[in-house]
Amino acid sequence: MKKILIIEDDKTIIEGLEDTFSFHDFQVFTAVSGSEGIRLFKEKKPRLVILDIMLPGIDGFEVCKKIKSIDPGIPVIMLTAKSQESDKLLGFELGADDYVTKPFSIKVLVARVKAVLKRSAGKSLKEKTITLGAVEINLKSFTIKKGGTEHALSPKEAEILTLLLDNPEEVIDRDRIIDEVWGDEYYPSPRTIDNFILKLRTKIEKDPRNPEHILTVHGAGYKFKTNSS
Amino acid sequence: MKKILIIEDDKTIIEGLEDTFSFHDFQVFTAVSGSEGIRLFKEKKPRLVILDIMLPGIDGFEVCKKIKSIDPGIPVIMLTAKSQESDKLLGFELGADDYVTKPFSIKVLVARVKAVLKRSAGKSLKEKTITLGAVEINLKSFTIKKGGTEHALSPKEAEILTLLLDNPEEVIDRDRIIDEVWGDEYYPSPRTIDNFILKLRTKIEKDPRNPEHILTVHGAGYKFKTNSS
DNA sequence: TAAGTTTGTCATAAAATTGTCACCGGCGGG
DNA sequence: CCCGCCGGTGACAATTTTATGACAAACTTA
Repeated sequence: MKKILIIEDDKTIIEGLEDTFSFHDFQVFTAVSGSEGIRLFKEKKPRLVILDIMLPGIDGFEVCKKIKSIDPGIPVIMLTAKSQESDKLLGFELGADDYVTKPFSIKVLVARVKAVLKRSAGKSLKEKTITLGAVEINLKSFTIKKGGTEHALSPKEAEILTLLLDNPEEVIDRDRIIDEVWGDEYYPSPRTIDNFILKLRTKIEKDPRNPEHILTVHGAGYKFKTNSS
Repeated sequence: MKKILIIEDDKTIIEGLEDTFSFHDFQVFTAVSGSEGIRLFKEKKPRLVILDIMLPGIDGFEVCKKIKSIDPGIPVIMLTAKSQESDKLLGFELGADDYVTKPFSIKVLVARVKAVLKRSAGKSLKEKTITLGAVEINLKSFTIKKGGTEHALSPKEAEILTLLLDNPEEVIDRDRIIDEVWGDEYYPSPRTIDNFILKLRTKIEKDPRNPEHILTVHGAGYKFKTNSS
């Protein structure tokens, strides 16, 4: 579940956006001021920020600058009432990734968000197929080929696998998996995660009982190893 | 050299566009009225049309309709002074492929033109017939031959099938299907899509209950497989 | 090595998604 | 004007995925 943060002081707009983006399977956090926004940003670590320029207290440009200094890679979409080019330019200079002028159509905004996310995740693994010896992982087609047979991945399986693959050699603890795959308002039982790992192993590993790629780090989490050497 | 046709009554704009697109290696034809535009369209057979909505005589919408009736595949980009959603909607309904609001930046327009051309070039599948074992798909004539019998495709069926065919092996989720086939503005019920898939399957698959080509990826979308191995 | 945790595995329950079919309204052709 | 096709919906069944609990196995630590 993708997390996004909306910083906007108009409650009406917030409400509408919250509904819409929830509907489109985003987990939405909202802030009505710049400082709250920055706090939430640090706390929730969203994948994208929608940011109004006109804010009480710190203005949107400052917030953008601050956010970008925390994580330069995070996509930011600016909202503004003025359609003036100068603002737009300033926004882009400060690192905004896209720009939407009020009044905007919700549909357009959703489309932009998706586009920006896609762009920022562009070079991600989803484009490629990963080959590990006799195993071929293709996230784009939700598919794993092992030996001669092809296994299908379910959405959750794919998400977990993507997370592991995105951070090879790095230990990912359960909290992180839960946070990134389920979002932080849901707490599946610990067994749930084991089960997905189990299923992934039967699909990826030659000998699921002796995994070579999806390794358990007892007491800490799981880790993905690319070279089985 | 790609031919484009610009239909626009403002001479200043025409001049600017002509320069710019020439510079970008397009061969440009221009018309200052709808009827002249349609005549030139038939005569020059351009790859893309840039069309102002406000025209003396026949208005842009009519011209668009006419052009699309001559060649439904031709990309049309609409220009307008009004940024009103309603106009946009009408434009899209009549088959405009993109929409640019005056005053526009030339850069943006060029980018749009290239994007639209790229998109429509991808549809070159439409030229070919695809053969899958005993099944023959002909997007150009909206026709599928399975065994001895020939099935006709409805427009929507064809659009969905084209989308799948354009991205073989790739999982296309429902949102994407909706975006690309219905557009941003409309949300059909989930059942609607199932139904089209159902209809496509009865036309393509040998055993519609056990599809070999149009596969469901539960929770994620649909996927087209070419080789039924 | 034994106790205490953490993880693996399996069966099974719960939830979500998709398949299928019947049916409605609009539109164009005969 | 009637009929049939197309696009669209709703109800319900079928299927698949997700979640959980019980218990075995493995690991840590003392």
